This record gives sequence, structure tokens and C-alpha cells, in this order.
Amino acid sequence: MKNKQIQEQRIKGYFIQATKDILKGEGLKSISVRNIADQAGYSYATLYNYFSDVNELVFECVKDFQQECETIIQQEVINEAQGIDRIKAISRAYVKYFVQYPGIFELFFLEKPAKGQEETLQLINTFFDRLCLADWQYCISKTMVPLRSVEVVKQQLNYMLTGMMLFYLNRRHPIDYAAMLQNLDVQLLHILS
Amino acid sequence: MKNKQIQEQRIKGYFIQATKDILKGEGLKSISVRNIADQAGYSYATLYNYFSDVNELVFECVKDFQQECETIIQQEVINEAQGIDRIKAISRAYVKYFVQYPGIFELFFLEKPAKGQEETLQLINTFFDRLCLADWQYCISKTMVPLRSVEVVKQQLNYMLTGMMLFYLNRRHPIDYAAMLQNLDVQLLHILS
DNA sequence: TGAAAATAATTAACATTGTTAATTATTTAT
DNA sequence: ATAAATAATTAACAATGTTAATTATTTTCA
Repeated sequence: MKNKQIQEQRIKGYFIQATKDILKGEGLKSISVRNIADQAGYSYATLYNYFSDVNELVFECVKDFQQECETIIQQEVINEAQGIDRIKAISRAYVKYFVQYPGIFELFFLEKPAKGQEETLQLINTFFDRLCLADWQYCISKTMVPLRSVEVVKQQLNYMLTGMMLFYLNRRHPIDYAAMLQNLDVQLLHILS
Repeated sequence: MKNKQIQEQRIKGYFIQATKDILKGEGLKSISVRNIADQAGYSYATLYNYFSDVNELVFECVKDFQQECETIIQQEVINEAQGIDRIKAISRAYVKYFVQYPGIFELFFLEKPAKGQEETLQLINTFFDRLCLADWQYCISKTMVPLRSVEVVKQQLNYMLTGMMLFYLNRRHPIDYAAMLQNLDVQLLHILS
């Protein structure tokens, strides 16, 4: 029976949407089974008919957020010159996205996964590289950059950005947004040149 | 009356020691008021006579762990050549320490601070730089390294290490320890040369 | 030294959390 | 339309952080 699956997906969607709204708004600290169910218009126990636990539900939001983030970034960097310049722009937009939605940063990098989240973890771990894939390939094809060290630089960039966001969002360092962005530019200039 | 303060400090010490033991052993997930009090040999409510809340208690461990970490690292790098080589060795020992005690990593970089933890946050944010301070000064004094970019490289190193540990400990990337350490060496070579 | 006052420690209690079991409501099949 | 199946809800439990009420202990000083 196909209707059954359609309806099930629909209801799962309501819970996922509720979770996403809470994550974007109040953040991870406000995620609770009862909060989500309220927002979705169901009782808290109903959630367990569609998800094995709250962890699974929360991690199901990752794909949607990646989609949204990618779309936003692509719009933001569309006028940048392909290659290094665009990688810089992507990096900036990437940081801006997570700083705007700290709850999504927490979900992506801080929230502890339960068993069976290997697939989602893989999505998270490869996300930034996927965002830059085309531009790195462009750089390689034009031999704008030493081929051997591309993998190293990609990784370095990813680690640097994540570390920077962690210190800014979780350790209030630096204190103000402008200083962080300036810092970011300095780092990008140093790594990608 | 001085005795009062001595005794108070002693009992605070019992709670702090209990918290440290749990963090080094079971990790942050096992931190709870009742667990800590059990381990300290007191009732859970007694804790609130000495600490305003569990957050304050947990962050009071930071200083001790930094002391321990610094001592371990200093012993481990004592035979390294001063300067870049020792900075590399410090970085490796730093990562090893947090990988050995993931609960301490969580405390330092993941745990959300409450109000009034600015001082501890400052300690955390400057920790790695303090570990390398003497060797960077040596590098500068010997003009082994372009003076202008030292600050940038220091920051980059700190962000890279933290990001790397975050991905390894929290996102299982890479999966095995050896690969992570090898990765680390590649990154250190690339950043510090 | 022994009763009164101060201090420390404990138990009781509350609200919140995730999760499961028992129960009720609704939909589906015959 | 009634029986069976499915979905949704309420009740309940254990664990959490925290505060209030109560009990135990130590200190003060006559």
C-alpha cells in the first residue's frame, strides 16, 4: 500500500520541520521531545512511532540544512571568479551561515551521534569539500596551485574554519563578529596563496 | 577565622577531585551532581554549599588539567630542538593528551559555559599559545621565521589542531588513530615550514 | 562543662528530561 | 455495521539539576 508510506513520510516531515524550526530559532538547547511534538502538533509519544529516538530525528535534519546552506552559498558566490577567489568566498559564506544559526553548527559538529549515524557523519565530514569541489578541480586543471598539496590545503582549510567557528561560537573568542571576520580574511589569505 | 577557609577549600577539593576523576574516566556524559557527590563521599545537596552550580564546579577543573597537560607535554618534548621542531612536538603531545582524555577535550572546547566563566574561557583560549610561547620567541629572536606572519601561523595552528581533534573525537574522521596522527604530521609539516 | 546559636549535611520535593507501557481513538476490512 | 488493525494519547518511570525543609554537628560562651 503506497498511501501508507506517503502519509508516514508526511508526518515524519512535520516532525522534521518542527525540529528544524527549533534548531534555527532557539537552538539545540531547546530541543526536547515535548517541544518538538508541540511544534509539530502531536503528542510527545507519537514521535516514537516515526523515529526510534530524538537523536535520529535531529540528525535527519542535516541533509536539509546542507541543501539550504549550499543554495545560499551558491547564490552568494555566483559573481566570484572561479578558483581560489571563489573558494575564499565560499569559506566566508560558510562561516556566516553557521554563525547566523549556531544551533545548526552544534548539530553538525558538536552533537553526539548515536549508533547508526555513520552515513550522516560522512555527509558532515565531506560537506565543505563538496562545496569547493568544482573550484579545486578548476585550480588543478589550470595548474594554478601545486597539485600535490591540494589535499593538504583542503584539509587545512576545513580544520581551520571549523576550529575558528568553534572558538567564536563556543568560547567567545574573539568577542566581536567583525574581529572574527577580519581574522578569517587574514587566515584565508595566508592559506590560499 | 582561617581554619574555616582551609576546611572549605579542602572540601571543595574533594568535589573537584571527584569531578576530575569522572571526566578522565567515564567522561562528560557521566558527570552529574549525584555522581560527583557519590564519588566525593557527600550527599548531592552538599555540593551546593560549595559551588553555585555544577557548571561552576566542572569549569574549576580546567586549571588543574592545564597544569597536568603542560607538565606532561614539557616532559615529552624536553629533548626536542628549541623552535619549530619543539612546536611540532608540543602540537603532537597536545593532541595525544586530549585524545587520551576525550572528556577533558569536551570540557575545554565543547561544554557550554554559564555566566561568570570569562576567566576560565580566557585560560582555555590562550592555552596552546602559552605552551608554545617560549619556542615562538626563540624563533623570532633567531629570525628563523618571518616575524609578521607569526601571529597568523600561531592562530592557524591552534585552529587546525582544535578542528582536527573535533573531527576525530566527535565525528570519527578519520576512523583510526594512526591515520589521524599521520594526518597531523602532514599538516604540521605544511604549516610550519 | 552544658545549653544556645550557628553552621553543615541530608532528605524531601519539584520541575524537566527521554523513553516505554497501557489505554483510548480512529481507520480499514469484511 | 461490526471486528481487526493501526495510530495517537495519557500514565508512568528513571534520571537530571536545583531549592526548601529538616536533621546533625560544631562552635560559642556563661
